[in-house]
Amino acid sequence: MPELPEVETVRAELELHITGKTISEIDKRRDNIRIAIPDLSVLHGKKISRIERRAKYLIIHFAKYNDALVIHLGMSGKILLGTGLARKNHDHVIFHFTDNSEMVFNDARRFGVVTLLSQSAKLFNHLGPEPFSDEFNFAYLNKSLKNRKTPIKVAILDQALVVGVGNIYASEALFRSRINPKTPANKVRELSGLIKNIRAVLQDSIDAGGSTLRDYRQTSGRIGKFQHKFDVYGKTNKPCPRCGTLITQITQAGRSTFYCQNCQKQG
DNA sequence: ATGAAGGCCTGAGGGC
DNA sequence: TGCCCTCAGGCCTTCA
Repeated sequence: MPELPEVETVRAELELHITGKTISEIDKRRDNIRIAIPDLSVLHGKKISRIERRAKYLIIHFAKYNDALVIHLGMSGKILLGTGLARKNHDHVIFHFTDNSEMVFNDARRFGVVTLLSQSAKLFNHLGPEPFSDEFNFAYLNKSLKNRKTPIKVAILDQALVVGVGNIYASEALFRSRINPKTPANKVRELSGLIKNIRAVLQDSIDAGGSTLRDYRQTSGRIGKFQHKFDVYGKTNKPCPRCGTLITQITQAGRSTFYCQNCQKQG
């Protein structure tokens, strides 16, 4: 599931493998995924200079060119690099480079986005601070949650509050913080601890390399290892690693939440 | 302003 | 084997 750690891993891989490459041609095989894919032919002949991540978006910048390519992996999006790759089902956009290699955007469920930065204001305007930024601090969180009665789990999934935290890491961060996910956001006391644990769980996952990018030279695929370190996510009726109580699964805002009823009692 | 709910979309997995 | 149903979830839109 591409949350911040996976997107950051992909960013690092792209930086390593496609920086300096020049796009020769873009083969758009579908006009619509989550939103319409615009005409990308303006990028023909442009040389990739830098790969940035903002929230769960990848932003590919070009030398001597103001616009940039924006990619969001949604739920099932993958970026594949290689040369002479066989076309697969759900290959939606193929970026050909002048060295004959290619970058493929593949997304079975089409929740992803491929667009230009110049057309992305709507996607970026409402985004909150990056979790690792100084801006994401106690004063900010305290103020932002002061009047919010929505459950804390739902609040930290809101990209306007803080970006990059998806369903998996929301449950994991609350477990580490011993906070009950049902606690109204304005009743949570340990906000400093929550900030610390959101950062820690994201960093631990980045360190484990949750990767959705496959290097064509490693056909086995480079797979992240953090899924083996989940404390509560997907652990319904398995013992809590802290106290042994069986993990509970509930639904909040239409999404699964996993927590320990015994040791996540704090608000 | 807040927040609950619906919708997009395919593949995996369970039940029969 | 195969059909049908449910679930997975990022995030936008709609509605209360």
